[in-house]
Amino acid sequence: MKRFFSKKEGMSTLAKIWEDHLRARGYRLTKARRAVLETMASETGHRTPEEIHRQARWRYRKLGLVTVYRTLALLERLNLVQRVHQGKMRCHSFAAVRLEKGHHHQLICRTCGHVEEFPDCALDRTLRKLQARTGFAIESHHLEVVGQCPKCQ
Amino acid sequence: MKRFFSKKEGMSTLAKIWEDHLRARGYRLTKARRAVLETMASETGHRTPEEIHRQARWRYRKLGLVTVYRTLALLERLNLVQRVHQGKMRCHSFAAVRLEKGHHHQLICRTCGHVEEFPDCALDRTLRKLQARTGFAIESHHLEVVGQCPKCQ
DNA sequence: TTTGTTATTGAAAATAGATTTCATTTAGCG
DNA sequence: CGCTAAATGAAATCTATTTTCAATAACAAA
Repeated sequence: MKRFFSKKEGMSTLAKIWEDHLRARGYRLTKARRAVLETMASETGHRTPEEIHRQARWRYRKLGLVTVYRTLALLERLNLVQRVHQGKMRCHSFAAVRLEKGHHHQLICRTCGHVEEFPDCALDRTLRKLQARTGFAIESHHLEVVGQCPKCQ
Repeated sequence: MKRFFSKKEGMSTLAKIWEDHLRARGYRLTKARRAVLETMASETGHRTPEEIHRQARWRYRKLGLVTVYRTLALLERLNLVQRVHQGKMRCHSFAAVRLEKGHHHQLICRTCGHVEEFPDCALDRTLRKLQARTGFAIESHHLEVVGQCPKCQ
């Protein structure tokens, strides 16, 4: 996972911007929040609340897991952080997908939750190259696109 | 969600193939399993175990949710069904992703769980077209590629 | 600085989703 | 039919997430 700023450099520019954002909206800047903010701002990539908690405790030992959940919810409301998936497992059938020529993916509205399916994502060539380069035997892929639907804009 | 076969048509070809698959491996074909099999084979698209249960009960009223979980696990072991995500929420920061030129995605080994990151998924053009066609203001996307890593093959 | 107000916190309780246990049922065989 | 082991449903358990609540600490005003 790529790190933008080493721990020694302290807070990233991004985390500073977020702090201003919170202050401007009247939220208090606590040690707990700073720890989560800086942790979230320091890496791309998805992490579970537990992983975030483990990382953020290097910045503030007393941080509780509950506060991580709450801070993530706050950052999500402010559109600074996004939940890439909910806490529910989801299944689909390989074969049913293969029966269609070019399968479908999901376009999800972040505001109203409306889901639109769209076909053929034109990834085949990219995936073939990826397979050649990494040696993985690629079996399936899953693409989720998030945005705002026309009604909610 | 597209349906391949109407309910009146009864069992789909795909479901029949799956039944043979189970029989060949010595698994028993119960009403409960048939109901889940036919339900999974009848649609593409991700569903939660609860949704699958609700749908499958139209085929077999007495079906329990636990059996849905168990049957999905079985179908997964036989590589007929795939879990597109686990029961844990995952978050990432929009802004951190935007700071990088071309962001990273994940290549996951279904057997050992090894995760490899890869850059730039060449989706930009597709997404621009999608935005134009649907009117969605696209904000982010998330791509997960599943396969078997070289060691596990 | 010190003080007072109130948002925020952590711990524990409550809830929800997924898995395991176990007594009962039933598919598939003779 | 009957037998037997595999499969089921209900309840118990486990794990992830959310809510509750008394204690704490941020920060505005003195």
